[in-house]
Amino acid sequence: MPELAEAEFFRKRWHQAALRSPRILRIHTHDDKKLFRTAPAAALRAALIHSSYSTSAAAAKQILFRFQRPAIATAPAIESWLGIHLGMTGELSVFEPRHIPRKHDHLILYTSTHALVFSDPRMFGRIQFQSGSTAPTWWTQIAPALLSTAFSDKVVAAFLNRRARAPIKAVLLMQERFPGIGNWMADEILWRAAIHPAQPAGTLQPAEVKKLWRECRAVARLALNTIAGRGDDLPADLNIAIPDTWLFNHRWGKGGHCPKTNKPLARAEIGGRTTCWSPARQKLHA
DNA sequence: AGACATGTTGCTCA
DNA sequence: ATGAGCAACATGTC
Repeated sequence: MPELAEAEFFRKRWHQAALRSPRILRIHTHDDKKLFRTAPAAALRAALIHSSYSTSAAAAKQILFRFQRPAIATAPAIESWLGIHLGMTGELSVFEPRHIPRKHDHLILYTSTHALVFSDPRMFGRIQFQSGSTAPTWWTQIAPALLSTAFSDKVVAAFLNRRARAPIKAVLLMQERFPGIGNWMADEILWRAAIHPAQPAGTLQPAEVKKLWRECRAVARLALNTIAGRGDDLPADLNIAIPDTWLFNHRWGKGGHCPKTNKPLARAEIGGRTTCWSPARQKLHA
């Protein structure tokens, strides 16, 4: 499920509930599962219990939740950084405080009013955890956001030149330069930019590079507003508000039609991932 | 039954 | 050394 905007959607969902009652009263973890490979569950529990939620943020496909616990007679103050990557099937949800852990509920933070649940059947997700006042590197080392000024057309052009022989679709999936772009966003961007997904990155014309850069930002902005909502608003469900004028609603099954040309869409594996494009408007060139 | 899945990583080979 | 391609990860659904 989760790319840039879905990560923000899920962050908001936990955030709204955690604001209601910030204090963590009880914690459930699936200690031995793969998700905790980089964050020992016992240490996480010890630091988070009786901590209170403070703030959160999403960047790329990574979500950060911060907690703090003031000093008491028997223990010093502690600041905690909880990072969640949703992998392919991860989800953050909110249930009533008596929620009973289900098979794939790997981390549950219980407050007086809610159960904050991280579930992930395929376990391609990841839980990161660090205590202390300095931000962890798994958070600070995320590439500059698509909507930041550091993500410039020049930076994109230089990156495309280094990856000159790879299909542009594969290049868009590289998180080191396109943080948060996943399979459907990459297809959406290429479709809007009218660039064939198999076009080698180094063969894009300067005008195409600029278009691609613009559409990266446009799709990021639209996806965030539509999927994660504006301001305090949080859509009731993931992806319900996506209009049929996007490729998104037509790309999944076979037999879809391009909402711009009304011609049939094509599907093939490009860059190791199932790719959907509109042959009528995305053509390979020398 | 078999194909397929909105992601990342670690390995091979050029 | 750097870049490209691909299997592997673990489970559910169509």
